[in-house]
Amino acid sequence: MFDDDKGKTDGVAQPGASKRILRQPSIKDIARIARVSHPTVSRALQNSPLVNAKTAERIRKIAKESGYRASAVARGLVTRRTRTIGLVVTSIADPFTSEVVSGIEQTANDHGYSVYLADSNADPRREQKIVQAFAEQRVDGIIVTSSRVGALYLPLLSEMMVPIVLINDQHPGAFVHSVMIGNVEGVRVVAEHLVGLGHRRIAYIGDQYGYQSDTERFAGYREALEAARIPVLPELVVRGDGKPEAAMHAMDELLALSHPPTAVCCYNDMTALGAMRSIHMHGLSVPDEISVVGFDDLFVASYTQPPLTTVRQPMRRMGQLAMENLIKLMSGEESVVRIKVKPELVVRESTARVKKRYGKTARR
Amino acid sequence: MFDDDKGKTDGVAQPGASKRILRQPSIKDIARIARVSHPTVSRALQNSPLVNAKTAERIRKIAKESGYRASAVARGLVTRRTRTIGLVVTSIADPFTSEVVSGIEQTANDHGYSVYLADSNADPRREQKIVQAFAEQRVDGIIVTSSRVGALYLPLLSEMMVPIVLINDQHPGAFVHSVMIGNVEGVRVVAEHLVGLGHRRIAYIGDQYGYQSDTERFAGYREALEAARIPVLPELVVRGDGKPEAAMHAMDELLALSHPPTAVCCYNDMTALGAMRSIHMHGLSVPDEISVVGFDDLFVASYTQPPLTTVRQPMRRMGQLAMENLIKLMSGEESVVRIKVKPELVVRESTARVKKRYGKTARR
DNA sequence: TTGTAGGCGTTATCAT
DNA sequence: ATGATAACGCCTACAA
Repeated sequence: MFDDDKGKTDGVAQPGASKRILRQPSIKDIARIARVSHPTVSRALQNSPLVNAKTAERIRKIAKESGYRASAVARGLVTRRTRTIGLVVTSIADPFTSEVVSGIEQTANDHGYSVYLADSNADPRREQKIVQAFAEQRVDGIIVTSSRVGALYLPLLSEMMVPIVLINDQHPGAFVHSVMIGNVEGVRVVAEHLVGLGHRRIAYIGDQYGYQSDTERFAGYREALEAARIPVLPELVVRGDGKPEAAMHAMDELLALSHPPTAVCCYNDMTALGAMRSIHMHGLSVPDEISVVGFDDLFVASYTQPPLTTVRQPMRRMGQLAMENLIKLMSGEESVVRIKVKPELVVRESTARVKKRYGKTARR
Repeated sequence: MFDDDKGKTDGVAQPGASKRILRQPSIKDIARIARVSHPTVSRALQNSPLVNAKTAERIRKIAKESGYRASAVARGLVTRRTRTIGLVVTSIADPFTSEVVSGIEQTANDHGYSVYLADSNADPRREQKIVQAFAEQRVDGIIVTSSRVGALYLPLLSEMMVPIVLINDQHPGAFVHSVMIGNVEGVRVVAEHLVGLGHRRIAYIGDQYGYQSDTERFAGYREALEAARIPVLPELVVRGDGKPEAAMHAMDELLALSHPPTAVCCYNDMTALGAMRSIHMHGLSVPDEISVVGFDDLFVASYTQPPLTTVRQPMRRMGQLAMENLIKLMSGEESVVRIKVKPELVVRESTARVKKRYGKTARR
């Protein structure tokens, strides 16, 4: 079957047919069965008006019955467009990332794009390999989410001559197109919320890798405190790594202070998770003794005990925006360079008015 | 540049070179510059021993300098293998799924495979489109994780003549190759744990869609109870949807009973999250008044308050196993048909010995 | 050790 | 409205 003895065997892959089928039907197989040339088949399948309605119908029927699927790889070779994008993430298992990816994938799919997913694990060498693979696959565009080592390979990307969109770029300025959240504003608002509840000893648990997002969030924290004329005390600024484990230790430090904070501003929700765990392990209560706020509004933020006050980052939406932007760029349109998304304060139950008893040592 | 005026312009895409480059260099461009034929370039780049060491070195140098990347699409067309796999998930934002995907992606990458990710959102029509896209991309293999509507499109998949591996197949028997967890055993063990703590009124919050995994987990619950001669009471068996929200309502029902349970066995960790939330909202305490157990051991299980006793499902490992299995199948080897992974009980702090006071109404 | 020729399955460009 | 023919970029014979 599918050999070249013209017309002799019209045997085409029928569902459940012979086991001896060697390959999927090609456009020529369909053409032979329909007794037309293969360009005609091509036209019919693309609903070109240039082909007789009746023959077109017949061709489509045959194609369907034989389970014919045009090869995207052959098409890609001639059209020089694969309708494929590459997506680089630092960790797909991270809840933030997976939400973003969900938004990207949905949008891509809706527009007929397939997406290659690659997880760098924040390993530069792996990122190199990924980019190389994307180049070889001839992707039409690339999205990179919160790369930690972006600067290392971004020059490489520029060689590929395909548009790139970054999400939560950690190296602003290096690239043009990006989607990002208002980090400064977000933390400022949530810190103001704490100040408004009477807190004066407000700690910040940041990230130790010096990311742009951490720098910005810390700036928001600082702004809110300075606006309230509260000094930013070095002993109240500690560092985790954006994950619960390290945040626990950071919180332990804070609680070992002679005057522990009455509230804690966390770099993200994962950090808040660890902070709350530490607080509970010290037999203290959230928010009665210490208020805690996060950033991201991950799914779990609604289900911690108590539910977490945090800053919502519209993750799926950001993925969608990045993809929509990339689609524009891929079709040659120039597009918005830098999309900044507004954060939103979500007040739940991990924050409360500061207790008098505890608050007496504030300000120093 | 890259036009056909032989040898006249050796201009190849140098990083940062002219903006007028129209396309990436092809193997012929490299051949022309190196003054060899393109098959020789091909051989050199594949480290074939058939090419003179010196020329090979020269070719590789030129290829590198011009940023040449062999086109996987052209190669795929001639070799009929794309070194690409398709991955269908029902929801990438689900923490369970994203862990599994992480394992798959890592393994695929290590073996030189690229992965297409597609999220069906549990929508049958979308799944159809996904499979069609995978067929057109000529993927070498497919992995499907916990499909809800698997039966609908699996026949379609079989037309594609590529190997398929299912993870946590919800339609056992329909397909050959799968990786799954020991559901019955897992829940039996965790339910026995509850029985061992003196619990007699043990509820089960299941899943309403009649998945195989729910059926099996319920069977484990039943086995443990029957072994302890505890009747399975219908009013203690309720249904959520595998997510916290619905589980809250299910737990509400349970708490409205005249004799509420002293322990709750949940279909998964997400369900447990909702159950605990409901319990807390009723002013009750876990585990003092009610013990709660989950299934999966998601990342968050360690950071709930109290930390959740659960059954560990080695998610990344399962993804890895599925991918390794698929790789074998793709290279023509026959492979293990059904891989069953052992669950592991993880005892944390959401379970405790039943209180006398509360326990007096047990057994009825 | 290297080069020539052919073909993979499409779409695009011409004719007719 | 349709067909013949030529790419697309690579690999694999086979020839030299």
